[in-house]
Amino acid sequence: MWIKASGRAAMLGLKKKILEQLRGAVEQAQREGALPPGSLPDVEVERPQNPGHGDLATSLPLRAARAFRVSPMAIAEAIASRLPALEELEPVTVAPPGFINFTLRTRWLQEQVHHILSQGEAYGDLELGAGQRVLVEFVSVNPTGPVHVGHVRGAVLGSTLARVLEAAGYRVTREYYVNDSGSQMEVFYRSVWIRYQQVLGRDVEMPPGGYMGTYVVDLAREIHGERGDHFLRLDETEAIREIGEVALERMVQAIREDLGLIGVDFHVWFRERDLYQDSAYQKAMSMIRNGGYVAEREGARWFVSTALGEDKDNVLVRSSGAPTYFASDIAYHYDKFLTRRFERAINIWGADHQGHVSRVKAAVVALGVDPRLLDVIIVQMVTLKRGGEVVRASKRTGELVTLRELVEEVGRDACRYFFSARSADAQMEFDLDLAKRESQENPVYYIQYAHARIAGILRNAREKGLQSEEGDVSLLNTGEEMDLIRKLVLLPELVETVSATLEPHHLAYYALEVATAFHWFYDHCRVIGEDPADQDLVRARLKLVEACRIVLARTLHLMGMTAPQRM
RNA sequence: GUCCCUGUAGCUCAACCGGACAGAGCACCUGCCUUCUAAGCAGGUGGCUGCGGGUUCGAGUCCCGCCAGGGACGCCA
Repeated sequence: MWIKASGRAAMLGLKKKILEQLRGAVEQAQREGALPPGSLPDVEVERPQNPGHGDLATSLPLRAARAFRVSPMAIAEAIASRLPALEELEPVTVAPPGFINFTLRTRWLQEQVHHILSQGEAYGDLELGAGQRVLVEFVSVNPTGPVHVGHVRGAVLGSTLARVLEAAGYRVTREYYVNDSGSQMEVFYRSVWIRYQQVLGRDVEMPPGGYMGTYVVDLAREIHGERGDHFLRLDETEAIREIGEVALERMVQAIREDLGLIGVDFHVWFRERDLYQDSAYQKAMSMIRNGGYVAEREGARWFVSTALGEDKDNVLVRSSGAPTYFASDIAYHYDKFLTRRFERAINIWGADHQGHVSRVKAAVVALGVDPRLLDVIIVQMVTLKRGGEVVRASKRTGELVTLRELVEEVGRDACRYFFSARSADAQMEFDLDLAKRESQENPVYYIQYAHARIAGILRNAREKGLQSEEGDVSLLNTGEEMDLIRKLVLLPELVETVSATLEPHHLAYYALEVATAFHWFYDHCRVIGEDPADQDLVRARLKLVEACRIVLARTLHLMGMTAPQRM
């Protein structure tokens, strides 16, 4: 019955139930005069880091001591003695200086194996998001060059987050914002045009600040290979426009393919130009103008962000008449919230965009949207290392380590693992040698190896014609088995935590913990034994192993990694 | 100069809303393969959480001040 009440995630349901009972016990104690009247601090149930303190604990008595003017231990006793017994839990205990500890019953933990098996690949799914529509916008690299290592971090973070939010019950749209207009694109188009002419033997110079990367030369050669000298026959303005179009589409296509190499894909490739064609730009501008946030001065049009608490105003339209990218961004957010009516939006930006966060939020306010609906995650820089040496990227020449090169060198899974294992707001080092080394010092293989080992056991069982349907989970009672189950039941909470904090790096640590618990189990508990008398235990352990496989595979898939059948 | 992020074991990083002895991986030392994969397991060494104050029953976590590293402060994106 409690399983039904708690829905898909039994563990989460249990936590909620304990919270309610704690509140009830306090009220009862107050009615009975064991505790003084007064309101409670926030009641929380947390996971003690020391296993000796049980599976769950609350520090409520410590928090309430001041308000109640009663010693924490006395409060703990008063509450604990009034908590109704739960079939999921051992009797609660009180521990100094004032904790109440809860320990899961063996019987309940054993049943969780069935719970996981019944959920299958959906284990970990929640209804937290209640179908809310969320836009996750990430990568959005300017289509002036290929994706390089600096962008990969945001790509991995965004796609992992999107997967987790989906698991948590949100309706997620993954979107790439293509900056296909603006002055940088003009420079790019001109760069391609110059290279194209050079391919045809014309003596022309690259413009100052032009895109010097060799990929531009390659691009020009490709275009020449397909279109010949077609563009030379046009007048220059027209030539730049036309060849620019071709180059743009090719770059977008290349970016799409490169991101595909690490399992990153998008529902929508949103074109900046559409903001102007669909009049989102005009609507957004008139909206903030009507709000009194626009001023004309020094020949330009400004967004008066100081009126919204910003340090300074920002230009919307240059004196040349060209809108800034900031103006596009306002129109883009108008489109996100007011045209497409997303209920929530998450932007993932690089550290170099950090200064834009507050002004975009100000703009959102000016559009009449609650800024809390917009989360901006800033991912810090990546330092690339090779055997302790920093690999310097030269932006001048455009010679950066590209995503493609990275994947070719270290592989997709290692790449995703290392980028998703770090919290976004810490700068990180990516050691190519470590990521690529397929040895025991690489956590990627440690985790995948656990999955492959399980797959091996299940294969073995199948070959021997062993069935687990009749397995009796109550036979699972060694320390290794219980520790493993204790890890497995955490997945739904993990999905909850990640979607609440928007910090997917917890997944990597969890995967490592599950793998550790499994390897430990594997070394101590043989699943398929020789002794025919032990067939009951074999069937029970097959169930546990399959549950573990489900959890590992799900966690790996949430991280966008593969779960290999053999290694 | 102003704003943002970071500073935790030799290295790379965790630590959920402030909680119980600060945890992993790698590196280093010692053991374990006639049994489902040793890409594994067990044990050991390793810490003034950058420094100094403060708040709190309790601080790696919150506040103030320093120091150090990175980023941002354009009519660039």
